[in-house]
Amino acid sequence: MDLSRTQQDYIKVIWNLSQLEEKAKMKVVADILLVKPPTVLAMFRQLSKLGLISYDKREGAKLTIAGLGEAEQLIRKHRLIETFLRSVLKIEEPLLHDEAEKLEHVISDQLIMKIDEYLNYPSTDPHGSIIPLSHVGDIQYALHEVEPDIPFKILQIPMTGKEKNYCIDNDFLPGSEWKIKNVGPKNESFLVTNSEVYLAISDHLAEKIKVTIIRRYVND
Amino acid sequence: MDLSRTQQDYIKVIWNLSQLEEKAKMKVVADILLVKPPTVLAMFRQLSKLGLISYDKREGAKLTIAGLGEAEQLIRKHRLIETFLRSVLKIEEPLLHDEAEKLEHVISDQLIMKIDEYLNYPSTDPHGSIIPLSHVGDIQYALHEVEPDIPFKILQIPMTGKEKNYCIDNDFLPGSEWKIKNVGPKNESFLVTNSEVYLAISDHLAEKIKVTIIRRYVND
DNA sequence: ATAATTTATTAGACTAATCTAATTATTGAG
DNA sequence: CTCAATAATTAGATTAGTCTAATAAATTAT
Repeated sequence: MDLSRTQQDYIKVIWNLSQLEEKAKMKVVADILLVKPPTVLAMFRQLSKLGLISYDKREGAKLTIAGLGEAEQLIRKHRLIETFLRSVLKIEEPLLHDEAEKLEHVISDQLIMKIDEYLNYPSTDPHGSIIPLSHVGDIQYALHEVEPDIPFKILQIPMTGKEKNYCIDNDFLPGSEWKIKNVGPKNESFLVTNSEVYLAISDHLAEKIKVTIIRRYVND
Repeated sequence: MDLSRTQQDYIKVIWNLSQLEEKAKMKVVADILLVKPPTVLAMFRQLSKLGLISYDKREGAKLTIAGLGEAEQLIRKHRLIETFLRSVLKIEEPLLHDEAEKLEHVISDQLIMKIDEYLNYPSTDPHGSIIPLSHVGDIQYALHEVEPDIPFKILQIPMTGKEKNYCIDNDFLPGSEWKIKNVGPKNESFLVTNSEVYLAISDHLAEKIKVTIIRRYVND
């Protein structure tokens, strides 16, 4: 998804608040981004329409799985950039954070890959925070090709037809993680689970679902 | 001066065309920036108001001395960034140019100084083009403190009062380069020249004009 | 439980950068 | 020189992100 700089800023603030276990209420977000509440409301609605957050007056804004994916890519960029600026140029706070904040919006996936490579794929940033993994460039499989019990992350589902609601209702969506528990006779169906629910996926649908095998951190 | 990203883009295009000895006509600029002529016209007017360009239908847009100063700072950033990305990350064209193009708009003067330092103050970029010097952080003098025959660059003139037109008419403006030719009796006036014209500046005014001594390239 | 305070929402407006469609100027080819 | 082609300009509209002022809803303190 291609988000504007502003949209990215809101996604990041909501993510940051969620890390602090704080609700992303309008006033809070408005104060952080130095804008007024009506502005935040407009953006919350925009992001809801894009399926990146859900918003409720009481609960504040919450990232959906898709929104979380976007946030993680931004955080990944931010932390890699900080790591890079620190290790090469010895930049210190607060400049370090401020520059990363601006750079993360303009540095391409391609350049981030080079930086990641240069740094030898660090797992933490200068503050010790974990750098989320990228799924850009990961090997993609169709769901039916994955072995049972191997955890995978959904990258893409053809969201057409009657299966759509079934998928949405069960959070079987891009960004979410599942594994195959059982393969039906003649490979005609796949029983998958996210450790909360079990779903049966037809071979027909399974062939169209793009998935990536989850690389996990060593200490997982 | 704090220019928007878009304003910076226009300034750079006009600068680039001037390097190619081409007139920055509206259609040309529109084609380069992938916008329509009315958009360019609007921006030309805006930049004229800011004193960064002069625009004439026949001649196209031309950078003023102030505009040239802005352009040079942008070019400086661009070329330092390219040098840095090339030397550290071994980035190649066309990625090199594209990333520099985006980064130059967001990287602060402070970070650019660090990059310059890291690279040991290079004078050319990976394509062999000269990297313009910065005047950020240069030692500032008041005009009356400068020794005769030492070339200096004007950084700031208090543009109030009746001297204003005198300065403008004679291109005695921020960004332009001059030297003191003669000091009047009792230091009450200074005869300055830019090798085109001679101007007399009162001690009164001279005290308020901020100036920096020009560091020149070694091969100057 | 009610009033006071705080937060959320609506309605309407602004700015920067862009567009299209129509008009006016300039250039250049015969 | 005149007309056709090209370029510049005007007028008016659009979009994203923001604002203020007014109103409605929710929370908190008494």
